[in-house]
Amino acid sequence: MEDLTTRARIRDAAIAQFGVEGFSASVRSIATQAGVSPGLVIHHFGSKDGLRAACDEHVLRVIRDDTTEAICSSTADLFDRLAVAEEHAPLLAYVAQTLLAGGTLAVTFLEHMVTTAEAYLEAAVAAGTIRPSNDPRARARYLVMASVGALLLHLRLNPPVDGSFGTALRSVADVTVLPVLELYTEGLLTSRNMLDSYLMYVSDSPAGTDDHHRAGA
Amino acid sequence: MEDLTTRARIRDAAIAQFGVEGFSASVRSIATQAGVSPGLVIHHFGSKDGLRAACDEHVLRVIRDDTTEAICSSTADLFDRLAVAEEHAPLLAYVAQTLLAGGTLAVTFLEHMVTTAEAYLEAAVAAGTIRPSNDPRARARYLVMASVGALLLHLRLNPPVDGSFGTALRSVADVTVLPVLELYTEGLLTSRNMLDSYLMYVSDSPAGTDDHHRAGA
DNA sequence: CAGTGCGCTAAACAAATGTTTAGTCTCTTG
DNA sequence: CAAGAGACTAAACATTTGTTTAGCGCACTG
Repeated sequence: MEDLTTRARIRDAAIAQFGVEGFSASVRSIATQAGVSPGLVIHHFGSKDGLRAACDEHVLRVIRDDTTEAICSSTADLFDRLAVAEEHAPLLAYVAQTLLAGGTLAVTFLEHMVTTAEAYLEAAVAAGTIRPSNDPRARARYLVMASVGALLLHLRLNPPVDGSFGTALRSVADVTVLPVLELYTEGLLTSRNMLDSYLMYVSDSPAGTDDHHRAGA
Repeated sequence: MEDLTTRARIRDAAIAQFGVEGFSASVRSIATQAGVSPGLVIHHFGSKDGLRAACDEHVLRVIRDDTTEAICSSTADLFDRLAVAEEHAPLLAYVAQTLLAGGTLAVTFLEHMVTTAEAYLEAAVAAGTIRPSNDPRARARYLVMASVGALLLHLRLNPPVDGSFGTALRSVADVTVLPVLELYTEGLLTSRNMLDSYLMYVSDSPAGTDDHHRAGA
């Protein structure tokens, strides 16, 4: 399992180190964890930024290739199946750091999740299991942002003490499933007043910068 | 407006700088922005950590004292009134960084918001405007985590380019209001199957570590 | 076999960091 | 006025950072 190229070993060490320490992790700590000299990592990747770019690329590739695809769609939805990916723990930790740091990979990844979620929701609406929306794209975006945001916040406030990313995810799911299910099936409000008056408002107003909001039938 | 103690000026500069650059902002940059020498900031606060502690304390005090109290409760709920606090923009940016960094202030602040939200929800349930929950505390926690998480994520991915925190908040609200209102009034799912079966499941199971989940009437 | 390239290390380097030191200026206080 | 205290600065210090340099050892190649 450990007969990788030295370059790949450095990359994996970097992903792991970036995942737990954030992107301020030093080249030296990465080199140490990979069992090489600091000079070598820069010899292979040109610079620390080059190393990070290689990590981004690799993470993105793995996620796209692998059946990890499933993770994305389920994350946007429920957290249940997330714990499946215990094996990819370092990758997920890296992605979490990326999202918190907000780089190019972050928007790429989130946009991908939004699109996936939108397609999933559209299919579910067609199948009749999910209610339609006045702005499916905005709904998909919000659901992804809220789910991922809540997950990241939770992980930040309750960091995986024992180092196990999987158990941390599971504990998040434990506290989250019930409220999410309640909210998704019953909503929160008892009357339609706020929604209806808002829909009236946006349909009347000359619409500011965007034309997303359209009061449907 | 600018006739503050030098110490206070340094503190405010630090809050501003930490807010935009994160906590990796250098003592020198803070000193420059405050118009003093690097040595002075450490003369006043002992160390960079001391400075950060002073910032935490000050931010927390301002938020508790001020009528900014209102912000907390509304954040947990809708984003509308958030834009009111344009004046407190540096404070809010600092809080955002704190939450993203996950320190003591972060849990204090979030816990406070959860408690406030729980009380608000309970009152609304009593008033009949919000549906009851099987686990009010967990619901309040999730709503806060999701709202704040979505907000932080959005700000991270669409950083305030023109430097105006307020317009950034408003743009977040624009994209968020409709999905939130839809979700809160109609929910997402068309059937109660998932929720009901989950409630059955947790009421049957011997209950793992906690006894939060209780299938009510 | 000579040589050339490459993986790799040890050491040095330059820049930036938090912090310390020594000293200056100013203001209060005896 | 003398003395001391504290705000404040300029400069140095130690450490850590990313990166460079010089060189070693081994493989492959002519």
